[in-house]
Amino acid sequence: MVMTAPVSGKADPEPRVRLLDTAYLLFSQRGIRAVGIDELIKEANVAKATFYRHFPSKDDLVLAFLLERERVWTKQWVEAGARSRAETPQEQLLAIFDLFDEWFHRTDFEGCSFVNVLLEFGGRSETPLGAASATYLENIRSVIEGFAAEAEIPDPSAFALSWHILMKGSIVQAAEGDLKAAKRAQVMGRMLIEQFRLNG
Amino acid sequence: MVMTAPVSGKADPEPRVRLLDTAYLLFSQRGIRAVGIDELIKEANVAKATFYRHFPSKDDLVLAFLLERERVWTKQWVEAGARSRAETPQEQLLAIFDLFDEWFHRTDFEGCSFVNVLLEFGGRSETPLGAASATYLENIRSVIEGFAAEAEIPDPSAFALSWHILMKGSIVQAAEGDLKAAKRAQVMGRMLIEQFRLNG
DNA sequence: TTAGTACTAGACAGGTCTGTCTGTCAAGAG
DNA sequence: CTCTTGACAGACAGACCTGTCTAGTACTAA
Repeated sequence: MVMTAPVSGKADPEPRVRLLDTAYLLFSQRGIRAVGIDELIKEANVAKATFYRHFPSKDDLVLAFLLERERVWTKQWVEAGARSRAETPQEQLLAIFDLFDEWFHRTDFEGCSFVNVLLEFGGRSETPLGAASATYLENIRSVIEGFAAEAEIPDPSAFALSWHILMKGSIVQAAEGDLKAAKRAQVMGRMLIEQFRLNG
Repeated sequence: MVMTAPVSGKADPEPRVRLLDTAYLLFSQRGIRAVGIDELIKEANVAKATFYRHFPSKDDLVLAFLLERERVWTKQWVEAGARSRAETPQEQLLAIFDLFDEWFHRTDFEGCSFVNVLLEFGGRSETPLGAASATYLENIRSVIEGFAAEAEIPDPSAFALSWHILMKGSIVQAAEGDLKAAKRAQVMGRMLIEQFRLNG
């Protein structure tokens, strides 16, 4: 699984990399507020002063984590993964839910960090972290919109908004324990594609 | 709007009621961890000792809040609201997204407290609060399943699981600012009903 | 050798959180 | 009138959090 931020194969990378890798693991699994600086630097084997040399505050580390999450999750895992799993853009869209299906069955399934952070910090993007999360969610929609445009689905922007409802809904439901949530969303995704093609 | 926990019309109700009302407002709007005991008792005009007389711990107040949320939101607002808005069970199902549409347009839209608490406390129901939230989400599905059974939709249980994906997905998307999320989900809901009727 | 740099270890300050405790007050019961 | 009950106000303990600071260590380069 490519989702656990490899970044470097060296035995003992730079402190900044160790911090970011540790942040990725802890934040994505347990949320932001639940992970303190002390635990983080201990896990990363980094002194506190070193941490604050590389990141002015905890929030800056969270922002770096979200950026990394986009690189690893959105781009590498979802976008590239879907592209490599199917031939046509339409099949690639549907392959997202094949990826999700495997993801939901993992014991370390951690949910969508962007949704988690957004909801952890006030719902509507009031804080910098909420705003950043909302932006990264928008970027996910852009990826979907790209697939939809390639598939020549009418109104790719509106399509992506509906499609994203299926993605996030299935992720939240998987967090409740519904292991078939991806398959259910995939069925609805097929219907959505068909409906857009007919009524476009 | 019936969603803001009236409970009593008296000018100065009992401390326990004031606490629960205040908890409802603060917890649903800002989450659990973001609201401290001190703020809560100050807002409710209740002494700290009085608070701990009525609730052994903060978690117990949160559990009471979740129970109240089910009474006010799930049963009064969603279930009774949908039932009163349409004649047939199928139309009542779709009316849920009419309710959501109005809800999403409110300036004090607060999202689904059960999802919020579930994600705030570790995703999978490890903690008591996460477990309780998951249970209340299950109860929402039971309500949907009831509507579906009345509408004679085949396999109401599976139907409710898919339908719930649409509900939660649209709520999360509304938290990002998509005011049309309910309408999008409603369209998909129509397709889902049709598909279940055909393939049942 | 000496200076500079980046790291480690950990004490510390200042704040916040939950939960406990002391003491006061008001109202009703006997 | 006294005693009990429940609520009030708020200090306090102990834990935890973020962020600063001191002190010592290893490495590199002039």
